Amino acid sequence: MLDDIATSAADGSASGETKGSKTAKRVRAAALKLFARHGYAAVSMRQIASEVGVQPGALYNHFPTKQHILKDLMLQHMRGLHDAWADWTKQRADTADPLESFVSFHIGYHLQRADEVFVSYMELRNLEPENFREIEATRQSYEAILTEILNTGAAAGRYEVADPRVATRAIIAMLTGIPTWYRQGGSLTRHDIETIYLDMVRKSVAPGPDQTPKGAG
Amino acid sequence: MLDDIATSAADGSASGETKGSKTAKRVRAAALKLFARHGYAAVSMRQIASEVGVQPGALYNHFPTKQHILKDLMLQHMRGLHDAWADWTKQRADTADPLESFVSFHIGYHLQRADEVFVSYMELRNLEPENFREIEATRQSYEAILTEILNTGAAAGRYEVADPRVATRAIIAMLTGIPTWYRQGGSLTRHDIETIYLDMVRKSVAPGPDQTPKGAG
Amino acid sequence: MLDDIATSAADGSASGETKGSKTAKRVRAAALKLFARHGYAAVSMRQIASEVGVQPGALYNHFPTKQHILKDLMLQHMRGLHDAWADWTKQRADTADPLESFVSFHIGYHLQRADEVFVSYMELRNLEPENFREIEATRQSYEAILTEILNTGAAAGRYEVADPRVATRAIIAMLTGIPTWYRQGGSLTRHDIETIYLDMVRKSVAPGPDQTPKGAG
Amino acid sequence: MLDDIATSAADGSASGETKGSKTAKRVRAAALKLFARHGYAAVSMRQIASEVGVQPGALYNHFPTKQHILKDLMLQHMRGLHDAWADWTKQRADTADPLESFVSFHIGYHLQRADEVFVSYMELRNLEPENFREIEATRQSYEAILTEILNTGAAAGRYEVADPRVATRAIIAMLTGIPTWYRQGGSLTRHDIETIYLDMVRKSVAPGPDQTPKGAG
DNA sequence: AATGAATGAGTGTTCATTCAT
DNA sequence: TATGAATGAACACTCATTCAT
Repeated sequence: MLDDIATSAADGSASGETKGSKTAKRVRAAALKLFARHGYAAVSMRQIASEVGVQPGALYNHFPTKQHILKDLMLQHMRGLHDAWADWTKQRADTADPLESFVSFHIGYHLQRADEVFVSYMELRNLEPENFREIEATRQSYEAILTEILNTGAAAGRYEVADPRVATRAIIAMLTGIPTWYRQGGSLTRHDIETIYLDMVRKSVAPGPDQTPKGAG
Repeated sequence: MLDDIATSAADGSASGETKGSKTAKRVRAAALKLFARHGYAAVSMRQIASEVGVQPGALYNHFPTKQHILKDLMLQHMRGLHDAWADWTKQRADTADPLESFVSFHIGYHLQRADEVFVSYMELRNLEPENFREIEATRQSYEAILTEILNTGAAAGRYEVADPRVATRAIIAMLTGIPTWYRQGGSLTRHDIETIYLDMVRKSVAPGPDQTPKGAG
Repeated sequence: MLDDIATSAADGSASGETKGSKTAKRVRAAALKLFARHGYAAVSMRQIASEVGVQPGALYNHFPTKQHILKDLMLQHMRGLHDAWADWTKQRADTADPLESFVSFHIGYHLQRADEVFVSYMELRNLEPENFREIEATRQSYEAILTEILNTGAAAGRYEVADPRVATRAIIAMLTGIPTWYRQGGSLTRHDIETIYLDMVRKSVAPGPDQTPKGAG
Repeated sequence: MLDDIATSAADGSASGETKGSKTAKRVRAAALKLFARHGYAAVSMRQIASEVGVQPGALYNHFPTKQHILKDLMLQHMRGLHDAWADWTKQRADTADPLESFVSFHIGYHLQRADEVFVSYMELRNLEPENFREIEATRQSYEAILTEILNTGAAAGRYEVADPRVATRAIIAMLTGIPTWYRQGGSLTRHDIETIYLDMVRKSVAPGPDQTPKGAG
């Protein structure tokens, strides 16, 4: 269920759009790895160049500034996320519960992109204002998917949420935290993780049989 | 309920302090603010000094290195958290539900320390190994409080959690994310936030009426 | 006799050099001059850069640290000394007295390299331990040449020295002190210097006809 | 013969003149040791203060600047040298050979003051011009003693030196080099050293049986 | 005399970036 | 495209020195 989420965008060597030279790809890969481990501000162009196996000046044949590399990584991640969600919904249009579907998708996609996720959430403050606005817009439009699911479901009585936007943030925060501690090869498989979180999310927005008992509250 | 959490230790601008160096405190305050906004690596000692209104060299009368400032901030935050929890439980020993108590405390404490929380979660990777170990130990001992609550409650049939340590992480992530988006003066009061999250957390670990489902649950 | 000692390696401003970085050589020249005048510790990279006519950062394209510049200078000096001695002995294999030959060579070579000599003897303590060991080894192997000459000559009855290693140090100290006070254009020519010192050294290790009269001492 | 050279000036605790406070003496001792090991420019006031066991600011109660400490050390050394020479000649007015007497004295005095000697010869270039002139004058007046001995002895036919001032420098350099390599507890006693160097010096200025040679000498 | 805190300048080194080759 | 060398600004940190206490 998880494993059929596309990996294509990551290395980019397969798809039709070349997305820049071979070196540009290796720069992206090196920067992603280094930004994720040490943070954007703590990584120098020299380190990236060294990881790529090239002199610092060569990087500027592919990205005009360090900031462009960061923006490029985050934009590609957000676009990949949107595209993957579009694919996912296309392939399983009629799945029973849309919340379950979203959570499955989100966990699956994010567990395979720990570095991208980490960078995208940690380095927002290092984006220059204009870049921030652009990335933030795509991030919000992704979160809006979940908000819409919650809204629709709540209207239908399937879920009970006091504030769908707050609930969205709570759920996203919960799910996005996974890659910060989950390590492959531990006692829990990705499927275990998915099951546990799916259960918690589902219950967290479930119509309360006892809690906040509506009428008698 | 939220507002009675102590603020004294944080800014320390109060009266009873020894006499001499208020500067150290102002350095801590400036660094906290700047680290939270721009990140440890992106903040220079010059910026901190300038914010304090002092020459850069003067910082070194109070902290031997930049790294020491970071460690000091994080250690003080974690200790404050533990101490505040100890106070909290002392004052309300017999509260009905310990999970509810913990969540109330956590939200209340963290909403008043957005910067400390942000720095403590974002800058872990910028701690030198030995400092990291020290901070991480206190962080884990804090999370263990929640794990223990879940464990005990699950044994008593009050909660239903597949894996208390995973549930701990999920809940902590959810709650800790609040200060990243919550802004005072918005449409939601702190009390609203507390109510919403309390409800979601409670339900997320509630014995499942539907999940693991039906008759055989 | 003195003037035929090669000067080629020292300034290297000659023609046959590869092409690109003449800068490294100019850095060496500037550092040598400044270290000799003010001492390694008292000279800043900024001063060197300024003397070269370049920004401080540019120095690091040629030498990874200030310490490397010092080591490079000293190593090059010691190697040049060894090589020049090898050349010298090749060209005058059958000279009557080897002590005389050594002293002539030593004075001649050192008078042309006052700065190198000064730095090499003054800055030993500013070498990091590993560099010190390396330089010290070459220095000792140079002094061993003189010790061997004294040993052989003493065995043949040509000289009389109580302890050849102590005599070596005495002679080297005497000769090496010359560039600290000798200034070209004064009343003494290099040839005068050579004659005077040659005489003193020769006598200092001469078989004593009257002094320490052996049996009657 | 060596050991009766006065040690009084070094610690200064015995003699009538107090030469400043107890702390001032400890500052001098600390600075001497550190300057000798690492060089004036490489030693900070903080290091000296730390060695003394005091805060940096306290040093300025005893010496107005770092440069004053250096000058003080060198001046005291040179004065001690002159005074000790005066004592020495007073006590042994009629000794047979004045050159032998001078060499004995010089070796004996310098072997007991390795640090002072080292600093006095190495740090001349770190003296500010006026201080340099002052120290240099006393140094030259000390060397003049030897020059005078050589002059007188040459006139009497006891020695044969081409240029007494050059010979002075050669001899002083030879002797002054001793403390750079001599270590107590090695295979050679101070008496051995004295004997060896005395012999070499004596011969180096002896009327030449071979040099300036033969009949026409 | 000594401290603790500060200054203002300076340290060696690294930074993102540029550019002739 | 890539290199090697350079720039100009900045980095964390240290310096000698001052001064109120």
